[in-house]
Amino acid sequence: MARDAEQTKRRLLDAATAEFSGYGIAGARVDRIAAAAGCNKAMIYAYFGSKEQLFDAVFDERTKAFFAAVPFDAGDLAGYTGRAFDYYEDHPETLRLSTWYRLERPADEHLRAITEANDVRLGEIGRAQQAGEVPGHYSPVQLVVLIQALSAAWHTTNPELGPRLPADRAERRLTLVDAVQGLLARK
Amino acid sequence: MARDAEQTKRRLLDAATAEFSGYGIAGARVDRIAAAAGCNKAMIYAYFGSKEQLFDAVFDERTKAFFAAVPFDAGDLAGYTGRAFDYYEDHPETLRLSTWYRLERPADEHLRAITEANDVRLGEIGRAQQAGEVPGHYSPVQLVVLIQALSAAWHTTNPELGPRLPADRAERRLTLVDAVQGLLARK
DNA sequence: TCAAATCCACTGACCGGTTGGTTGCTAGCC
DNA sequence: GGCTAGCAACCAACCGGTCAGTGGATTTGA
Repeated sequence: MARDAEQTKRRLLDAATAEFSGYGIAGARVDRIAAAAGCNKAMIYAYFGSKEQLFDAVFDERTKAFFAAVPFDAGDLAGYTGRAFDYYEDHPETLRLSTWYRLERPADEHLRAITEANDVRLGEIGRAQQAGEVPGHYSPVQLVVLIQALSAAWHTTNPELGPRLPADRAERRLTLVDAVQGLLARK
Repeated sequence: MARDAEQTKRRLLDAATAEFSGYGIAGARVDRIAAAAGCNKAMIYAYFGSKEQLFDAVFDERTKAFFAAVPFDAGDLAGYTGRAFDYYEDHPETLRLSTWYRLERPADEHLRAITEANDVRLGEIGRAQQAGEVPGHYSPVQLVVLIQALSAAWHTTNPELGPRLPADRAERRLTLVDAVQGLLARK
């Protein structure tokens, strides 16, 4: 096996993503991560410091990847909802990871990245409303929360419905885009 | 301390509800539950069998309590959304518990109670649509998913927004009720 | 006096983290 | 080119502590 620190970090990060997404912080096992990455447990501590910091690294990377792949667009909220849905569909671990984060981390310590992103969104929606591009029926905060909830609707309530869910992904997508359009049509 | 098996079970169940809701299945500590209930750890195994079964008991009870307190009403979906919101607001542990459940339990084994409740809901919405009481723009499954997602919107995305959230509970409630009315107004 | 309820003290497995040492790449010297 | 010193990358084995679960004694109420 070639000795390559960067590649080892990469393998650890990938294995950790799968492990944390599957079992959460408390449920994740450091030994399993090391085994899945094909290297020794000690490397985790050499490269990331601790289990918690490894989770931080994973979460940070996934968050950045999401923001990069699904740019927010206040002028096209329905389209954004659809693209967020697509991302959740293709990368279910992202949503699981942030759900674990919300549950397992104390309420007050949240990643600055997310807070900042939300502030930007609120500002953009506010400006778009002033410019008349977005109807003012809902406030920016209301819109952010509604859209966030809707874009993940199929994934957060997935398991309970089971086989009753529409098999057609495009249909599920359309439901959300249509619903957001409905909200924006409100007067 | 009076010897009362029922009351001891009750105290254990209450303590377990708080513990599981706070830390999840993997993160919950049996010793903490016993200490909080003011009795010995062994009682958990005498009355509930195992940590997992204790969680089942807690989850089962909370689920039943929710269904009893917030009856589904296909003829008044907006009102149902508001009442569900109220319940989540007053009993945040319920929502946390079911989120833990979704994350920590394998996808295929889900409580029959929830599956059945969902089937009932789908049937009721279908009938209400046939009777013309509910518009047919969305299918029953779509409506269930959208309404479920919306009723918990403030609570699932709560932490990220933090201080930007409307302090007024009535305002948050109205947002959801209005949004559902918007969906139902779709043609 | 008997059965149910309760608890103490213990166990074996496991888990996050560390230690002390080994392996393999490469820069620099001859 | 061949040799080697030095260092980064890597690992097996271990450690202290924690955890879910239990056997057996003890207490209580009927």
